[in-house]
Amino acid sequence: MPDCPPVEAPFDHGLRRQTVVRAVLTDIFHGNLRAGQRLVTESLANRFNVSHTPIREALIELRGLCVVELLPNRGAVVRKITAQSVREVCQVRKVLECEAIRGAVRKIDRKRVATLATEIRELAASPANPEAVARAQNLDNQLHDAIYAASGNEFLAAELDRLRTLFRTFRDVTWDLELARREYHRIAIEATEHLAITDALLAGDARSAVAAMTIHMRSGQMYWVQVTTNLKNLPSEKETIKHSPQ
Amino acid sequence: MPDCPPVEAPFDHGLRRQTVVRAVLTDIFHGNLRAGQRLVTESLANRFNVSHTPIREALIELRGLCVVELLPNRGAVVRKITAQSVREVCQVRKVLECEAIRGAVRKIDRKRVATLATEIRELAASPANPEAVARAQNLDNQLHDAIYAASGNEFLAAELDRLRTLFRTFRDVTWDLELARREYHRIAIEATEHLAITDALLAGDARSAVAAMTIHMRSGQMYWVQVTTNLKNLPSEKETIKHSPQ
DNA sequence: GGCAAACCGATTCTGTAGAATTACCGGAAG
DNA sequence: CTTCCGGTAATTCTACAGAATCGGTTTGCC
Repeated sequence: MPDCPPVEAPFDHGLRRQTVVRAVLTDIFHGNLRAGQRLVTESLANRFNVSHTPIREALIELRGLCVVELLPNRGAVVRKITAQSVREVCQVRKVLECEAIRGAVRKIDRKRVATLATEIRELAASPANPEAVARAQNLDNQLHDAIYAASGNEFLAAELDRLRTLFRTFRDVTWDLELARREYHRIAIEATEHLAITDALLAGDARSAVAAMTIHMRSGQMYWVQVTTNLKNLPSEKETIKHSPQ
Repeated sequence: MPDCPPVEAPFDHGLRRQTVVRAVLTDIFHGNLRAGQRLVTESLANRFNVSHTPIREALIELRGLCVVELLPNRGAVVRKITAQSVREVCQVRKVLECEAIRGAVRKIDRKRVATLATEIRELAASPANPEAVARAQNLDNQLHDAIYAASGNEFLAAELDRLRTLFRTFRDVTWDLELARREYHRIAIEATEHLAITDALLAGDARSAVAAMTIHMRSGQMYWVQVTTNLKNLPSEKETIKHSPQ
């Protein structure tokens, strides 16, 4: 195949939807899309250079993440993201993650946890820079994924897996803000929280594992709530669409 | 409303997807679609007499309910429904419903609860027949919906609202089995559980409300697990599709 | 004249149809 | 055993028709 790829390489066949989902999510959290704003399929279609089909499908998935509302025959509107709503998301996440870790204590692979703990310690000891943030994100992913997988509840794992897109986009946006501020303090804080979790897992202590996870969630909540202060999603009060009841 | 609902509601515009979702869900729970079976878009399309667009969209929604798995570029396969997986669903439901009622205790409209309690008592006192089953389903819907709405957590409410399709389809299939057996005992049992919940809500006692809800969930779980005995979704062991790792 | 209900048209969603593209799987050939 | 190839089906695109909603306008009535 001697021909070089053309100017445009949408190499995401079968992943278009996911791409759109993540892009829209990021846009919302960055404040580019404001609450109450209507998401017109056609605009999004040529914004992302794809056809209606994946856009429509992405909107359905976004509705599953509760960031947009789907009004029958009226399309999608962006839901409000406020400090309150972030707290609500975190509350749900908390009960799910705690349930997951409660089940994972007995089943999780200790060796894997020990490896992760070592890496977390290394990270905490290493210099704080943008590269460290990327490593922190990666370790966070791995730890939580390991817990989901070991929860012993496939439905719960699938549910958390689905919501993961939401959580991680949010988390990454939060880190973006920290990066912009050259603020790396959070790396150490998170490492401490993660180590409390790994310690409890290694000790096989369900009660303290749940406690550690609760602390981790509470900390993340405080952290995430900050994002909303940067969101100017309130000014368009009149743009709110009145929606028919149910 | 003197007219009885016609056999087919032709005016689905904007609701095709929902229709397909519910139909496939019912099929799975009735055992017409077996675990591991591939859901080919085109077959479903002419099975339901719709085009492939709403089918695909329905599959995405079904994936949100964790009853099918979506393999990129490979389509959808039915996930296993076993006694174990039902227990898993119920476990997740339990933590969510309990969280909802914990928040609802302080906010729920007492008058509404009192009305529901009266209706529940009337139902328990009325003769057990198919019509009573329909009323029981209706009251169950209303009570849980009221709790969701009063939970004070919109995200949680939206989440429960989304999963509702799953829960209710399952519940209805379960009732179908009871109806076929002329078994109405469960109506009284459920009424008792519901009254424990309404009493706790009226008393404003969060602790006992959560306890009552826990009992209700546990009872529902035992009840639902029975459905799996009627599902012959195990035989196709070899049909399992190996899926690429994320 | 003023108010309410009915009407209309623009916009956009929803669903259909068919074709082009791409990916995955399994078998055949080297 | 590896590599190539072809069939099947998913994914996406294009184009279009039907339907629902909204906002404004017109009509009819008091």
